[in-house]
Amino acid sequence: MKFKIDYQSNTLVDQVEESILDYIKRNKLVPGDSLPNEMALTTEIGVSRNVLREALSRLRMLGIIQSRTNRGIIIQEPSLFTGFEKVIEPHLLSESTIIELMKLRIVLEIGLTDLLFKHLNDNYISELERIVLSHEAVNYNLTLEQETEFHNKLYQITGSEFLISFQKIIHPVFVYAKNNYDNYFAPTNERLRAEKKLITHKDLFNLIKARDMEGYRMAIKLHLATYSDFIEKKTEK
Amino acid sequence: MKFKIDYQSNTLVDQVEESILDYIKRNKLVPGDSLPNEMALTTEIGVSRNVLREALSRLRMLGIIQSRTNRGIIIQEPSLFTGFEKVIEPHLLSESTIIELMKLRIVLEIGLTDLLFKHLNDNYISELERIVLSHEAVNYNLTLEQETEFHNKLYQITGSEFLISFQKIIHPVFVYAKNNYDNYFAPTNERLRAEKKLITHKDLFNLIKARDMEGYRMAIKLHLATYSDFIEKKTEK
DNA sequence: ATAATATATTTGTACTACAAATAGTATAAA
DNA sequence: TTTATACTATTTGTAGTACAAATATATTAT
Repeated sequence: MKFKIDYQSNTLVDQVEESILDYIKRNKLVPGDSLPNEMALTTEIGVSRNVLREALSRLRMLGIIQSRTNRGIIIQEPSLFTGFEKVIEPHLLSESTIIELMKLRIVLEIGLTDLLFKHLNDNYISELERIVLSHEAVNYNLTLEQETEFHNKLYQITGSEFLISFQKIIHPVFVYAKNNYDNYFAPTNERLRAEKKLITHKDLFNLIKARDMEGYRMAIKLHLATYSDFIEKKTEK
Repeated sequence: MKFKIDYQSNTLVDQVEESILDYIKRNKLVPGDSLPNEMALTTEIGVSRNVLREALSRLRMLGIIQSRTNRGIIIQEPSLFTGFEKVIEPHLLSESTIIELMKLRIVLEIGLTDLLFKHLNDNYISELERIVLSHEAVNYNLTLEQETEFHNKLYQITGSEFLISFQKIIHPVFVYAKNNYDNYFAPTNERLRAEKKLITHKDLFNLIKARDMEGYRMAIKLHLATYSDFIEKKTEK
């Protein structure tokens, strides 16, 4: 099956990129299969090698293809998050995007409860305990690193590779948020503390240790109230 | 601040791409700011225009920059999922990747429960009812489209733009899974039916209508048992 | 002051050229 | 015959030149 061009697309490079992706899909190519070499592709598609290579360069970046001298172009399994990762630069993101990422994190972190308790074992519990105790020893207000260390461990326990990657990738956004929106976060924390509803990592840990899944689910929701409140305040306008 | 090159990277294009991304980050550029034009960049970085343009082409694809004749290169807010979307082609993905995506979907769909009930209103309920009734009228086994229609609506109700996009993007993987792994799914469904634990969309709907959040949470978990069982079977080996 | 025109700049595309890597082939040596 | 070595051809990676198309800016005309 040949290469088709959709002339709607913006530039030639866009068209060629789309055409090659389409070719891979229609021919159901799988990792290990190869694409025609650059010369063949230029004549086949009818563009300059320059344009072709820009399109190939994009696919190479995404990990869909791999090129090697005198071997040609080989399809490979892309890693799903490369593109996503490159794009997560907090300064480039609007507030609404950051809010959407917060929503996503809340959903994930509540949703991973089942997986967390499923994979939980005594080893993990003692690792969590170590983290909680070491932080408790220091201070009332946790540093960002401490905050992160605890939550990372939760993701790790789920054993889901994607959850772990995802968390790692969006982490800088939360660092940024902490630095930029703390004037929003602080009052919420004050209020929760006053109402005795502030859920600390220690509280979460105790529920985990007691294997109280439903209790944990309630608690993690409250623990993330800082973000929910922020979302609320920002979106009610 | 100038452009730095990490000579570790694979090709020159990789180095230039990294260098430009790094430049954007270090200088805290925001959407609307502009990059030096191509000529300036080539001399600054010390590569041919060809190589430079391959790197720029990648960033353009990700939506990080936008180029216009006689205006130069302008930073813009990328859409977070463009890269991810291009890479979701089921034939290119290994089974373990598909399993990871299933895990992610289960976590998301359980996790969105709170958001779902928060945004729930009578309108949504009647929309869901319409869907459920129309499907019930037809047959016992739902088509893929019907399956999708119901779940899409759940995502829509959450009002989270990212959840909706994410669901749309990974959907083809589940179509693919349905077609390829139905020999795994069918027995699970049979078993659940025999044990009277099969949760239909109607069951889910009734819980939603009754605003029984905790009941729903249990139920959606069971409803997704087809996937959990598949994951279990595949990973125990 | 406004409209029309001209000019300069910048990106988009094409083409040529050659270096570097490497798969495949031919040759030499055991 | 087998193995090691050298050679050849192919293919990607990089550089450079050229020009068309778009458009911002400057200039001129009304």
